[in-house]
Amino acid sequence: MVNSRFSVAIHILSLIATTSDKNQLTSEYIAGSVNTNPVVVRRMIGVLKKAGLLTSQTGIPGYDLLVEPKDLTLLAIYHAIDGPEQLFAIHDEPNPACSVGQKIQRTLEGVYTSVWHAMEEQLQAQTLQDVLDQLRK
Amino acid sequence: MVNSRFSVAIHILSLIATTSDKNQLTSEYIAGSVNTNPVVVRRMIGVLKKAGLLTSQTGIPGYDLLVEPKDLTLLAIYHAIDGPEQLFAIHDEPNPACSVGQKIQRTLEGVYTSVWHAMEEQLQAQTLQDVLDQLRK
DNA sequence: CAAACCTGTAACTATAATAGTTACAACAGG
DNA sequence: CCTGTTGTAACTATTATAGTTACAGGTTTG
Repeated sequence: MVNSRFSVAIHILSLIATTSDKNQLTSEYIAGSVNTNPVVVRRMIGVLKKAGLLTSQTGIPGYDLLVEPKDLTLLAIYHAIDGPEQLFAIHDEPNPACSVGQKIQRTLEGVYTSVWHAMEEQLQAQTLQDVLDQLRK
Repeated sequence: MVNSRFSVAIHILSLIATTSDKNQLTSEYIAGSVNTNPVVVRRMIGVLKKAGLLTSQTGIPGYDLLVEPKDLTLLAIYHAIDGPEQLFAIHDEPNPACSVGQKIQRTLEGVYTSVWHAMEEQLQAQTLQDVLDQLRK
């Protein structure tokens, strides 16, 4: 299983999108909702900021989305947090003297790429707005 | 990224399917092709054996597949090695007092399930025989 | 301007998953 | 009986992730 960074990023972005009171929207408040440490939140927000998804200012509470929720796909969020581009690792340096070892890496790459594309399609099809709609239900 | 156990399992099964000389097919030989330790190979083979994919006997070199490569889907192999049933972790215990924290887990489960199914379909569509064909090319 | 509060980061620690290694019991076959 | 093999347990090493402490620097407000 991949880490929970993706889940935390979506949680944070959902809070920013739905919280109107800026003074309430501190890293400590967000951490309280996510159930983690404020530094973990600020660290993650730093990543999302670098990716151009939101903005903030040192010393001033609150964050602003730079992309409309309906235009923000989950795939874009995934890329923002620099999630791994492959789901499965391929073992290093199989024996090139063996007919299987020689070609297994390229073969597995093909298999895993097809799996990866299927996953990308699903993430591309859903936006932050879809998540917000689910949360409101 | 998930671990390389899946890749190693496919590599091992490919070797068993294509190596006719049983006396050659020792855990040490397989380890040489995979580039790992013989114990890692025997450990993985133990898992595949428990799942009913192959058979072997203590003291006697060689392994036998119990399923025809054309009938062995990559998904079955994935299940055999007890791969994780979800790709992304969901953070623990978000704050139930917060409207987002209260529903985020269920919402993310829905998102991740759709991604998971897409992945399963891809793995179901490919068999060990497909891998063997790729290796032969 | 001083105190209180915030963001941004670096650095360290804790935990867990994975892989690699050593060791040895049990079995087979010459 | 000796050599080689499988099957496992137990330990170590490595790495990724998350959590924590500490502090620099900006903002706001009395």
